[in-house]
Amino acid sequence: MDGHDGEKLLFLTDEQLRRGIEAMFFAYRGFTSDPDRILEEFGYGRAHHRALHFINRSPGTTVNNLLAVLGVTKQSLNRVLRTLVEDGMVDARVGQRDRRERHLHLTADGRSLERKLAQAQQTRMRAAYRAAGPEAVSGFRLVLEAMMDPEIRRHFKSLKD
Amino acid sequence: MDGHDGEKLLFLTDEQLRRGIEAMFFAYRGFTSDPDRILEEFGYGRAHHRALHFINRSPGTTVNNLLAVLGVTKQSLNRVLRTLVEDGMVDARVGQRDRRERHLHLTADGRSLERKLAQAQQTRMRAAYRAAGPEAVSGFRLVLEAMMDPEIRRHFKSLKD
DNA sequence: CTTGGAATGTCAACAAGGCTGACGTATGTT
DNA sequence: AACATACGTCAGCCTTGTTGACATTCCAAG
Repeated sequence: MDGHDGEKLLFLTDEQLRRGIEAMFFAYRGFTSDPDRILEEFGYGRAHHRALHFINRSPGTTVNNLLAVLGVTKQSLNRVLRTLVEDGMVDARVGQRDRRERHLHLTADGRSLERKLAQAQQTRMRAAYRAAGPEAVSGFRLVLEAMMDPEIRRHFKSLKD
Repeated sequence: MDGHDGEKLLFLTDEQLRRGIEAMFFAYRGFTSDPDRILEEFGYGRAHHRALHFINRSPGTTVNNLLAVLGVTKQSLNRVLRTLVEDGMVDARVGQRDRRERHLHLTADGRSLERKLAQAQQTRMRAAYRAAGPEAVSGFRLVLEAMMDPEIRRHFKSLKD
């Protein structure tokens, strides 16, 4: 029943799935292109953007938390984080309770850059949402969630809306 | 009217847009993770996957065509293409009409690897489509299309379904 | 109080895969 | 004959990922 029903509801040829895969590829390129242009002006890359985004999203987060979310090694993150701290975009405060931890916050400059990047990306996303319509948006979100690794999906869902 | 209607249909807070942005990031990571594992066994990277995908998609395509679709420099593509040809995954045939052109085809081995990669990715996408439901799928596709750069979107739509 | 382990930082080396710039070689086109 | 196009290639640079090794700091358990 399950298999048959699914086939009926969702008849997916190899070709259709390939189209979806290509769409993901092209859309992601569009999705990153606007912030990329801004980052270039600052001599930053996407890794910097991601750090800024998630620090803004969870102010006071620790390096280890950030590591888990970003899914990179501490050496890789550290390189990026160091430049951001040096450039006065990020503030790394020694933890009160546990002084080994560094709690990360955006500075005024960091917030300003993050907003600039977010707005560029949001502009494209808002336009896409509008063009596609409100029903498409919830479908879009549902499929994206279903495409995440389960562990990440749990993390994603646990974040405040 | 336009602005007001849009707002009514689609009330998008900064937070909601940020959620969409994060969803894109996490979903794309899931989306690439399965093929990544296979590629690693072959000593290949995502660049090889993309080349295999689009050569399979448009057999006989030229290097210049591929360059345009992938949006990279010829030096970057050449590095990847050379290893694929050396490894017997891709066949670069001199053009009949214009002998400056190289027409790219997958070999039997290339097709085999491409299928393996595609199936891994399709499995995840099919599961996501099923979990999200058929209406979600068309919404997903609509938003992705709307998120592409216009030039790419035209190209994308022009491809056979 | 000592010690183990966790959290963090840092150094070094390496690889993939982008980029630019320059140059060479066929091959077409005018 | 001259110019343009398609492709390859060499050299060098950058970002961002990796592993491995090691130091520091400091909480917490024994």
